[in-house]
This record gives sequence, structure tokens and C-alpha cells, in this order.
Amino acid sequence: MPKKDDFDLQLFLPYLLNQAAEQASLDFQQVYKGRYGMLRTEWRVLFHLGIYGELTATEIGERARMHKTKISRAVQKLTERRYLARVRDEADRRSERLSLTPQGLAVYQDLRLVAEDYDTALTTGFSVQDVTRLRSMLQALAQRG
Amino acid sequence: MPKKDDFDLQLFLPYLLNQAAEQASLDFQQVYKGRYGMLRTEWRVLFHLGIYGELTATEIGERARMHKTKISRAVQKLTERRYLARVRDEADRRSERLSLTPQGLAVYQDLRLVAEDYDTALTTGFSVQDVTRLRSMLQALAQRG
DNA sequence: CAGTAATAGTTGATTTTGTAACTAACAAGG
DNA sequence: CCTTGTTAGTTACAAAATCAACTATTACTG
Repeated sequence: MPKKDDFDLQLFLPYLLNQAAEQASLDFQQVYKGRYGMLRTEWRVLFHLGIYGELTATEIGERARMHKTKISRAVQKLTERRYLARVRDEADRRSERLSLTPQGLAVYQDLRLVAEDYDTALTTGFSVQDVTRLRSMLQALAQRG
Repeated sequence: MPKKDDFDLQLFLPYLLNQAAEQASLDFQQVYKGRYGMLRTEWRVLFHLGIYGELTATEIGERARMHKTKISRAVQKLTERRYLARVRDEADRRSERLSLTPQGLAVYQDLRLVAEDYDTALTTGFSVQDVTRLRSMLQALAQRG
């Protein structure tokens, strides 16, 4: 393809990161959307609770860097589907302790296995050192700001 | 932070890629949104035309992996702002050849400089080899599917 | 050449996200 | 305590993305 300008968009990091992220997300989305009709935000909330056991909406927001309205809506959906339970914190009645129900936990465990397999599939073809370096660079990039 | 489950979400590639991509996009968005009131889709179309000179909407869609409705709307906005010109292709009257106007080109050139600076800023702190390896791995990840 | 299928691009309806304003509960200073 | 300020979370409205249906044009096929 003849270029008029030698700037290489395919190598521009914000663009490249987005292309890679979107591709990876879409593949994994097939599973949680297809199997459980979940949205990306819902999947993230579910995983946070699966990993940490019990968190408030604000805590999830800080960890996942998601806005509280997104979380609020995800929590509503997950509650309707009986994947999570909300208990008002009596020490501070503004917040709620969120945790997975047995059903939610089962879904999490299923998706967690898929996630591990998918991560393995994504990284085959690269050396272990390269993958380690990739993750650490991505973490560094994600943490700016 | 005590974990109930040892799966590390922070290292899961689709999640990690998204965090890094979102951070980078948001930073760069400040510029094109703040300076020219553009959306991400519009920025991408502008850059494709700046680099390749003349393309149809479909060609942009293939390259950028964007859906045609997104492109259609971005093209409308950019045309309203007099950043791009549309000429019906007489060889195939269904399609239009898109190209930047002088104003559009000026905007592209401005943003291109910012993009180069931002890319440099993002990668300082990493070795040249690491950055090269990062880009090539991201390209490989983006190209699956 | 009809007649059907395919392609370029647009438009409209629905869903999802983002932004701002809101309620309820707590905190701190006078 | 009472005013003012802050925090947790929700809700309402606007912006944007997604999906499906549509028009116009070209390509295929008998």
C-alpha cells in the first residue's frame, strides 16, 4: 500500500494497544457473553469479587479504574441474575459489602478456567521471558496517570 | 490486599491490554478532543487519510477494523468541519474517494507531531529493544482473527 | 438481457456509555 | 448539636456504539 506520509499508524502505541486489546477482548467476550449474557463491566465486577471475596463498589472502582455509574449498573444486573449479594455495611451505612452467591461463584470459576486457557493460548508462540516482559511493560503503561 | 483466589487479574492479558490501551487512549484523546473536538473514530479516519492520501470508507474500515456505520458517521462529521472531501468514484458509483482538504491536512500534521511526541513519552524508560519487541508482540496479538 | 445476489454506504431503533445532578449517610469545626 | 463539606451510590439525561434494515449501484447467472 503506497503511503503519502511515512508516519506508521500501525506502530503508534495508543493505536496498537487498542487494536490488540480489542482483539483479545472480543475473543474472550464470546465466552462470557455467549454463555452468560454478560457485559464487559459485569465480567470485571464478577472477577473482582471472585478473587477478593468481598468488596464495596468503590473498592472495585479503584482497582478496575471504572467509573462508579458503570459499577452501579453492573451490580444491579448481577444482583438480578442472583450472581451477587449486597449487604449494607452497618459500620458505614452508605456503603454495601458485595460478594458472590454460590451461583455467581460457579460462574466465576467456570470463566476463570476459560480465562486461564485463553491467556495461555494468546501467549503461545512467544518465549516465557518475552511474555513476562510484555506484562510488566503493559502494567507500567497502565499505571501512568 | 488479601486474596481469596489466586488468579491474578492484573496479569490476565485481555484485562491488562485494555487497561494499558485505555490509559494511553485517554491521554492522547485529551489532545484531539480538546484541540479539535474530535472523537476517536474521527481521529482514526483523519490519520488514515493523512497517511494514505486517498481511500474509500470500506478501505478505511478494513485497515482500522472499524464498522462501516462508525466510519460513515465520522466521515459526515469530518466533512461538515471541512476536513475532508468526498468524490464519487465514477468507475464504481457506489463508492466515494475520500481525501483531506488543506484544513484537514493541517490538522493531521499537527496531531501527527503530537502523536510522535506522545509515543516517545510513553516509551521513555524502556530500552529500544524492549519497545521494538513490545510493538511486534502487540501486532501479533492484534492480527489474530 | 432479465432476475437474483452482492457491495458501498446511509439511516433508524436499541443498547451502552458518559456526564451531571441528586439522595443518604457520615465527618469535622465552631 | 448545627452548619458545611465529603463520600457512597443511584438516577436522569445526553452522547455514542451496535445492530438491522434500507437505497443505490454493480456483478453474476441462466
